[in-house]
Amino acid sequence: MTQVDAVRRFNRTVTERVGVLHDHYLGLDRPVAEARLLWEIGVRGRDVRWLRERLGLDSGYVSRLLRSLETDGLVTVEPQPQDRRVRTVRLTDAGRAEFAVLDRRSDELASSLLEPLNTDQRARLVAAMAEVDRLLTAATVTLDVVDPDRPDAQHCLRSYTAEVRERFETGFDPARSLLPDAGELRPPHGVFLVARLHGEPVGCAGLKLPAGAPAEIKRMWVDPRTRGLGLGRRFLTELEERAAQHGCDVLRLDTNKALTAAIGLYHSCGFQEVAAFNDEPYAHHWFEKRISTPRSD
Amino acid sequence: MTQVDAVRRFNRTVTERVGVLHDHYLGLDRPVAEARLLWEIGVRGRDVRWLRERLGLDSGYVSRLLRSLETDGLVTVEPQPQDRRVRTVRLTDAGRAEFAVLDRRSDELASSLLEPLNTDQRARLVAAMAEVDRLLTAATVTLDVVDPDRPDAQHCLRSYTAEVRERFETGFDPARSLLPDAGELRPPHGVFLVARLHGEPVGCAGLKLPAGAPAEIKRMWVDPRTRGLGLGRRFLTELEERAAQHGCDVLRLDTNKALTAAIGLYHSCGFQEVAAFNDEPYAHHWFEKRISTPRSD
DNA sequence: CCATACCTCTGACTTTAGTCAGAGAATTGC
DNA sequence: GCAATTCTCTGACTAAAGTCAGAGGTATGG
Repeated sequence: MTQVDAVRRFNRTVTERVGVLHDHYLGLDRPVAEARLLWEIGVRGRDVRWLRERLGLDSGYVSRLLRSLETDGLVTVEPQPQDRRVRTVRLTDAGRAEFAVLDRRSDELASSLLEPLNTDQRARLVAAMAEVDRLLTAATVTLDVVDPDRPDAQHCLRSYTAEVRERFETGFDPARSLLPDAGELRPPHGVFLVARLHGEPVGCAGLKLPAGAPAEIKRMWVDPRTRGLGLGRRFLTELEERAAQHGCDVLRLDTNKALTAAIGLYHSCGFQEVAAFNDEPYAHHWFEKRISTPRSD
Repeated sequence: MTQVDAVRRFNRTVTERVGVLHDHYLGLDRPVAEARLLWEIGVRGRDVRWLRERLGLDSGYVSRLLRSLETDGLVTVEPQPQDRRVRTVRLTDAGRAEFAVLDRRSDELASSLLEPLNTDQRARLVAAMAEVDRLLTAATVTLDVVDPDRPDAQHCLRSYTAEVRERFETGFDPARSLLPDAGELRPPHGVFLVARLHGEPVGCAGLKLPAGAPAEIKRMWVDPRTRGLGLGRRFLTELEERAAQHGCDVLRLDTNKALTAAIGLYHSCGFQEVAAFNDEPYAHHWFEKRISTPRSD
């Protein structure tokens, strides 16, 4: 059986067993579309555009669904203070009660899947589900080239700065570092990648492409919530390919000794530790990797 | 995170990533309901009632969908020769062509899930999916008490006979065995269980409950296609419970040396090999297990 | 051979789901 | 300050999904 066959088989079993039940459980008292919306609004509330985006629905349709939930007294819709074009939906007390019902049903569905199995089988099912969940999530992450000044990119860079400030023994002051302005990481002198999961930025990585010098990786960061999905490795592969396309045959980077997981990643991706090639004040280790220029076919 | 939380998380990721795409891919040219129907008819054809049952749809609705597929020249509907009330749906050549499109899309969906991952991740995803598939399938199997004369039960018993005839060194003649008539395995002197997957019988097990004597397991069989799902163990657990409820404190069984997997199962379920307690001509091993009467609370 | 049950179909519906083209407010870029 | 853009909403639709109550053949058990 090929990999594709195995995935197909999985799809079939799962859409039958989970998918159908899921909609069925969810939509007992009201149309599934409304229930799904209620579910996505959640206890913390959401912007209308977020809901539209997330569920992939027409704006008019969402508006109508919200109106229906509003007349049933389950939600309130109010303009967002910062930007009064955007409207925020929140559950009322009645809405929260209804949400609790959905929540309980979701539990019931989960239990009904486990119930016929014995202890050992349950443990194995849960472990396998966690693995599938992790890997499907990993496969859902997209990598896009983005201007470093865009809000998504800025969010990542701020998170990067905050994290290294916390973790470096000496703290971190971007102005003292060798790349004070991430703006250098835009074409033609560089590339900046942002990883997104369901539209939310969850990681970034920059590549400096100085003329006639080795390419250099800077400002790589992965959101703690998405670590363990192989995102770092994916960034490295992607940047290596772009550097190669640009005609570079060496890729290098420097890093701080506090970032042990990253150092392990560099080793396992084929980077070799080398002598310092710059005087970055925050660096303790310098790495280099020979890369092959892609053949044009 | 509890097991239920893990399952819920899985449900969410999977219905989002697989479920939605599945319907989307499937229903590009025609309504999903029609596409689903076409998909279920498959190259071999199906009875209308089977389709209705499987998809859980109203009989009038299915009829209408079939009419629509028929006017599009994709299927033919004809009475079944054995029972002319039942009608059988078959794909025409055009229908088969359309089916092939769905088939290709199903492949594409599977590929799109694997595509963003690296080799190692793909292998792990496929392995985890296979495990989830297996265990969800196992959880879908139902065990019902059935009269041994019912068609489902007879199907299983015939399969049992055919298999042991094949596997026993000496062949197998039911008339020479100690239980020539499975009819004894009905209340109040016994129980007969049939396991079903999507309504199809995939296994059976009988329990003799002689007054004042140990309960005895007979005629346990699992369809080769569903082996490895822990069905044998589930039968044993279920029958043990029923024997205990009946007030028995010993459960026993005999078996042939050719059935090595079964013998391993009995050992691992807490059965002890004992001296022959009957003169079943086809038995080489006799097993016994003390069971505890359930407390009434 | 007759009552009963079974299976599928038709007609007449309702409800959901979803689309499309603007209108009207609020914000942003120049 | 004005044009362009963004965001949400309404009206006016269409298509799909699904339900319900029979009608009319076909088998089955006595």
